[in-house]
Amino acid sequence: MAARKGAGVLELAVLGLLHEAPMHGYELRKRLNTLLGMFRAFSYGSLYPCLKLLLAKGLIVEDRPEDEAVPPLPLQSRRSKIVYKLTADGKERLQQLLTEAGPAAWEDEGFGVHFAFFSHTRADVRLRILEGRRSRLEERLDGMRAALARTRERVDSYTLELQNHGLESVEREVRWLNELIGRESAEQGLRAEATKNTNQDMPRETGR
Amino acid sequence: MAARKGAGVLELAVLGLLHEAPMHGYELRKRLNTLLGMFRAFSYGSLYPCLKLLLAKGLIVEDRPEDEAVPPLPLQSRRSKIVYKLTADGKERLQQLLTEAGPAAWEDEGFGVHFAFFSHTRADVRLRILEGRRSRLEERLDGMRAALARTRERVDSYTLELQNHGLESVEREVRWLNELIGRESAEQGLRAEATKNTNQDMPRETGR
DNA sequence: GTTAGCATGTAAGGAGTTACATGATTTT
DNA sequence: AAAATCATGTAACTCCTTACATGCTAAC
Repeated sequence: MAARKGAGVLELAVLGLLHEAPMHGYELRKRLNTLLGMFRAFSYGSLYPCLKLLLAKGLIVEDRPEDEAVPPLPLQSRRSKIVYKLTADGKERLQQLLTEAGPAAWEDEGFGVHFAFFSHTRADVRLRILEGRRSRLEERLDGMRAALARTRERVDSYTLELQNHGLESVEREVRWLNELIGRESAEQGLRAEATKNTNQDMPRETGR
Repeated sequence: MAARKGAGVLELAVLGLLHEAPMHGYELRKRLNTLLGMFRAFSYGSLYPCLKLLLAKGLIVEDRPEDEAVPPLPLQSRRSKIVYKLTADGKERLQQLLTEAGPAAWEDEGFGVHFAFFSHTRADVRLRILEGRRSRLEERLDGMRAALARTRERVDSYTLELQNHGLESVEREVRWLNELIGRESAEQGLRAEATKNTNQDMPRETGR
């Protein structure tokens, strides 16, 4: 029972991209795959059904440039390119997705997409997602180090090489996160300083 | 139309692990997830059906310790733990999977598993898989660098940060591959040197 | 003797891919 | 006018997950 239905990474990615600018499917797919180049690559076979769904949910609509109330050519379907844009509901939904700082936001699949749209994400949520991911990776590090220790005894040099490389990759990502968290905290600190006199509480509860 | 049916990453991983030692499902799954810790984590819901399939294909069999021709207890099913081991067909199939140096072996999903069992893989196949993966990643690098250049103009600092981190990760993996390829080539060179007088041709064709 | 963890399985379904089918627009 | 590429879409399928259902074995 996730949020409603069919909420994969795609929904967020599409809403996020459309928030920046209206676009048609084909273009959307390319932007998607360069944006997330390293993690995932989507095909039309998943993108178009997703657009259909978002349309049905009323989160996006066709963006016809207004002046086409009556199509000039008689009965021509006249439709290549279908440009979509976010509706008010769509923007709301995007904001909702961006505000949920749960596993979906820091597991491998979701993290990249969430991060890509961090500039539309509340500062405190950003920080919690980064920390969530870090602790997720640190858990994994424990397991990997244990595995490595066991492997070292059975000396399979390739397995060892693989696990070692994996370990270093994850360690590297943790260092990256540390740096980001450092920067974010500093900003948060400054902001807290600035609003201290208004005595505005930090949000105490997550919406789920 | 892949090789026969249901040939995911799991089949290779299971055959590979069982080749090292007979095991039951539960144990198999743990070994699987520590071996591949960084890439994937399988659940029982995929492992057991896979074992069933492999059993049906005759690639594995139950490994009862011989002395149990007649079960001592009357009608007790007496079965916790079902230990599986490879059959001759299973070993052949494993060898076949390990020898195919195609996309399945160097795309993200498959590479880790193939690499993990490199010690059972022919030296020339190893080299071709490593090179295959490297050129795959280099293609990706081109796309990513182009994307980065475009992003730099639109200044979204988080997107930029993400793409930059992704780029560096991939560059790092390429350097790793370069090192491995260097080592492998050196060994290949030595081996070629050693068998030079026998004039044994390098294999000219791929099995596909 | 009851909780905790080992062990095996199945049914339903989610998320995405491949391959196909088709048409419009641009380039050569 | 042919070829390339832009653009939209669907059907079938794959691989895997979640949630469930069940029983054994060890520890407390």
